[in-house]
Amino acid sequence: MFSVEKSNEIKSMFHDRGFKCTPQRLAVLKVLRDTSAYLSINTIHLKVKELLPDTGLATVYRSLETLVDLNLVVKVHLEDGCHSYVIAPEGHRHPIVCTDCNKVIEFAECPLDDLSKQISEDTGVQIKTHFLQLFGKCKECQA
Amino acid sequence: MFSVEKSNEIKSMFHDRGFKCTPQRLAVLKVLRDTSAYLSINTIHLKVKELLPDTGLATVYRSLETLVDLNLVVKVHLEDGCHSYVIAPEGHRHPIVCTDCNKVIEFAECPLDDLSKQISEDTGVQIKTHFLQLFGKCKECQA
DNA sequence: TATACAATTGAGAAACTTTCTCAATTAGAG
DNA sequence: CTCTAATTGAGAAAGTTTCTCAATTGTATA
Repeated sequence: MFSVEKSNEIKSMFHDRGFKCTPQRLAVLKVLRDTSAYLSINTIHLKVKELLPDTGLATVYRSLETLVDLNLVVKVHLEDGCHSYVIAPEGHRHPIVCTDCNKVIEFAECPLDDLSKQISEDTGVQIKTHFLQLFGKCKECQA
Repeated sequence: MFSVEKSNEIKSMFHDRGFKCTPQRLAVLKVLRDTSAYLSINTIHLKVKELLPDTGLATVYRSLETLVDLNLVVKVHLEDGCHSYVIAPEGHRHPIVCTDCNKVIEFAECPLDDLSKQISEDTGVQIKTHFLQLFGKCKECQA
């Protein structure tokens, strides 16, 4: 078996929600944890098959759905496409995506928490959530 | 012919880029201008066919691509899906999407212009663009 | 540790979305 | 009005996501 430690923390997160802790789900999680870049479904599938060769594509879709549901993974949009996934940041953060290498750098300050109330007052809209991504070129790719 | 005035302004925008000013493209533009909500391709196709019944789906895709290219229309992401379109806001604005009716309310202040420099210094990433959408419940849908 | 059950899986079919191809049409320049 | 290249409609093709179902497997309980 590949080396995703079935930490009790992860196990509990599954079990608390009635999900089973399967090798396929752990493999998908491991792949995303090991890269911290935005990965497409197909890339994830390829990398998962290196760990568990028989894993089907449908299972990757289903595992990602489960992991998103558990807030372990975030479904994101790239500028030119859709439906990539990245390991969920801790707390409320937003990603900076390198447009060259797809790597993700997080930044912690969220300017919207303060602004939301102001906007709610101005527009009358009850702001519930927001979606924010920055795009740029990371240090390495600038060289 | 339906009532999209072929304003010289619009005509020029097409011609300046070597695009033809076709009824289909104007119809797609009109549909988006008349709703100012996020519309899926299929909804756009249906509404365009009310104006030009023979319009094919592929033409809607191609027209939208052209309109996005001209910055007349913006391709956006909804929380649960992808690839909807909305008329482009003037200047640098961000949308607030009503999660009940999909209507778009814009807000003008962009908190990121100031923050971008700060983040660039902190992280070393050259910030180029950003993508921001707010989600909430509009006045009408709160009632 | 063994058993039973419900959740999960793999595989392929099906549904859905987007792009491509090509002959026919059409906008716009002259 | 004529000519030409861009555009269109239709359907095929490619690509993405979901569904179905029999077989398997994780885990609660004994």
